[in-house]
Amino acid sequence: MTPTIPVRLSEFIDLPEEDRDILSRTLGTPRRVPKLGLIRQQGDPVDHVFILTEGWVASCVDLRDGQRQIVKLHIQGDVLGAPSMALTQAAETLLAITAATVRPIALRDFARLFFDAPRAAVALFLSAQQERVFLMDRITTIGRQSALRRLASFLIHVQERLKVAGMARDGRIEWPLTQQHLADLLGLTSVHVNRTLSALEKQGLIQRTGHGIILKDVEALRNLGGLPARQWICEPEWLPPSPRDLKQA
Amino acid sequence: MTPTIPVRLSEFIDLPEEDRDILSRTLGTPRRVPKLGLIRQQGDPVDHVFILTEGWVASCVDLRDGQRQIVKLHIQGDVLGAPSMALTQAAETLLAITAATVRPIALRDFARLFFDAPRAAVALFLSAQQERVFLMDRITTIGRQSALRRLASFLIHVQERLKVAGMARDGRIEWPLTQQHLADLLGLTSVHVNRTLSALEKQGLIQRTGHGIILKDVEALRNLGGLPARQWICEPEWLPPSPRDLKQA
DNA sequence: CGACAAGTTGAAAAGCATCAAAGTAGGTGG
DNA sequence: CCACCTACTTTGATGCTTTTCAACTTGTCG
Repeated sequence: MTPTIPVRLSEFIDLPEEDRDILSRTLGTPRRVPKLGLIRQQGDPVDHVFILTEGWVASCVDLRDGQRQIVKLHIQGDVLGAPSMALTQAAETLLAITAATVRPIALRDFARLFFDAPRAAVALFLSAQQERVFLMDRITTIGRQSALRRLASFLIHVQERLKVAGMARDGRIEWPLTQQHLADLLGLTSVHVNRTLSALEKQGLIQRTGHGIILKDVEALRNLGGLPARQWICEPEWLPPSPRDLKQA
Repeated sequence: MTPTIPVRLSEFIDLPEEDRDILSRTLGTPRRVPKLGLIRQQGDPVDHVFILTEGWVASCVDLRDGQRQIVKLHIQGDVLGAPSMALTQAAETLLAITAATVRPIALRDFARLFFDAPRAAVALFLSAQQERVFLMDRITTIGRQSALRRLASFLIHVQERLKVAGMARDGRIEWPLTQQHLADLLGLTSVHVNRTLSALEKQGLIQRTGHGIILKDVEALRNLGGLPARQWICEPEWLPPSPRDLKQA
């Protein structure tokens, strides 16, 4: 039986059973983190990365003057803390927005994947590149767009990621983010996020419910955001075929 | 003789001679690009990444309304275009700011590195994580800091990267960037960049020369930027030792 | 020398931040 | 079950940073 991998890595390429085995053996015991708990703080030594198996987590960069920017919002299946692998001290604070569960991976085990499970290594590499695209798109919206457009871009982005993770149907998004979180994600103040959400709602593009948002007009939101739609690769032909595929052929 | 690798990959770990050989064989023939030439455009098919061996290149994301954000400034030794490996269409336009030389790597050859040269693969992975940290820091400054602080952060960043590439002595930076480039990098207008540079100069933090900038007070600029100094790893102990090291021991 | 790109400066307007206060919901203990 | 507390949302008034528009200056290269 193929073990279930909590990492959303088969998004790009299918992994041979052997790689899945190796990958699942690198996973440490699950660690539960309460709401608002810190998984790791900026400046901490880096000896693990984490797989998020449950809950929502924010990667934050804190400035010396006390301001905070959320650089990435993580959901189920994401790899947490990888950027800091290149550093001696963690670059980001991993803050649990909801109660969450993570499975640590010791860096020593992580590194071994590159020697023992090259296909998994490719998948991890591609996942890192995908994260770079997310960051690039975020820089673009924060640097060059109005609050209204930033919010539209972000809502579209979250909706698409939740869809991939199997956590969203149609345009309905259930989420735990406060308007302060949105502000920290988009480089705004919570007051202005509030006014901007109201504006989007008055224009009929979204509808706010108790703890969620319904995207009433996804196309209009996408146009407002102005970013090109990103189409991710799947089993690219530049990758040598998986052993599994060879058997079938 | 160890072939010279134009990739700045030994920044984190030393590569065995075998990996260097394999790596250098993946490099295609150098391609010269004139100033303002496009190496690859947003939306193009993705079948290569590039190593920048000479000149300065900007990775740009273009919005539907014609606005442009430069998400990364590349110098000698950088890998260009890797984020788009996860996409069917390139996410970024690679724009030569100066005349430049790149060496293409076919994705098929690039992928083989993960099977034939795992240590090189680790180095590439770490380089991608470093790029993520750069992007995260940029998001933070654009999202949460004034024009003055953004500029300070960026000057510090460029100076440090040039130092690693062996292209800067003391605080003197020779660069080809126009104020419009700076504006597109920092999410500002060229007019405001101009005023902000003047302000930095009046405060004695920088001095503008013909085609360069002298950082008169690096510490003050760093404090103004407010980002923690990033210390990159070197031969991390979580990585199995290189064959070369084993021989010495 | 002339043309075109880049840098500089001023004035006015826009967008967002800031400050302050009131309203709402969810959770806890008595 | 209610009262209270706390955290979050909402709204208004004001001010500041940055943009926008426009003109002018400087520098560069044929």
